[in-house]
Amino acid sequence: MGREDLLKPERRKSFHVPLSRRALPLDTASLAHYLIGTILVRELPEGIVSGTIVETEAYIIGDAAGHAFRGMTKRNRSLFLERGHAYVYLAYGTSFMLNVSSEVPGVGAGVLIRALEPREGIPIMRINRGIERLRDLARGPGRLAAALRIDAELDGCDLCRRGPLWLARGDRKVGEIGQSMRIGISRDADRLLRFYLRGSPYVSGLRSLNQ
DNA sequence: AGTGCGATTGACT
DNA sequence: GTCAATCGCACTA
Repeated sequence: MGREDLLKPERRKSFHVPLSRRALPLDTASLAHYLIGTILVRELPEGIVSGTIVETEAYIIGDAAGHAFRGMTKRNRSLFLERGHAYVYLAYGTSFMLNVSSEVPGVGAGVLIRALEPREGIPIMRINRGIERLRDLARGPGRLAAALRIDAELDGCDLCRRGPLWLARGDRKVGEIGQSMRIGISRDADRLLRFYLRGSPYVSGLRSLNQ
């Protein structure tokens, strides 16, 4: 390790600590709350891209709005993996969405990652997104997937181990976490299963849902 | 085989 | 504020 690395710990790959699977709450809604303030790390050939998770949604067991509601299919099988695995799917034929599987093996449920506060690799994110504005780089589930170049190839990967995509412990105090209805769904829409960092400009959704 | 509909986004009136 | 893009899946026949 060079002197540069010692002086700038944030540039070291080893700076971030993967989340321990044992530490992940076993309940989907609890996991959605827990993930606020943790760090999503993407390893690309050009370098590390990462962001602090500021918004999530829980799709709990038996949820009529969840993709696992009608049982396992080719697309949603990753939702049934042990908690801490990636479920990536294409929404509207245009945007990839990243979920974290959330229950015991064989039970389908997950947490949708909806927004990040950009952290490392911001120039790479700007190229991936084709825009400049920092606030919009990863504000929205499809946008964050594009910023981190997340696609179906990452479906099923273990997010509790270093690799192409993984989750790391947050290193700052997490602010107040708000709760609201989930965005963009019709069934079971009234349940308060969306979690967000109150006051963060990097959170998506209507202003009325962010108070 | 055909139809309808999304856990969205970006462009446009 | 409206709306099209574009694809996988559920559902019907």
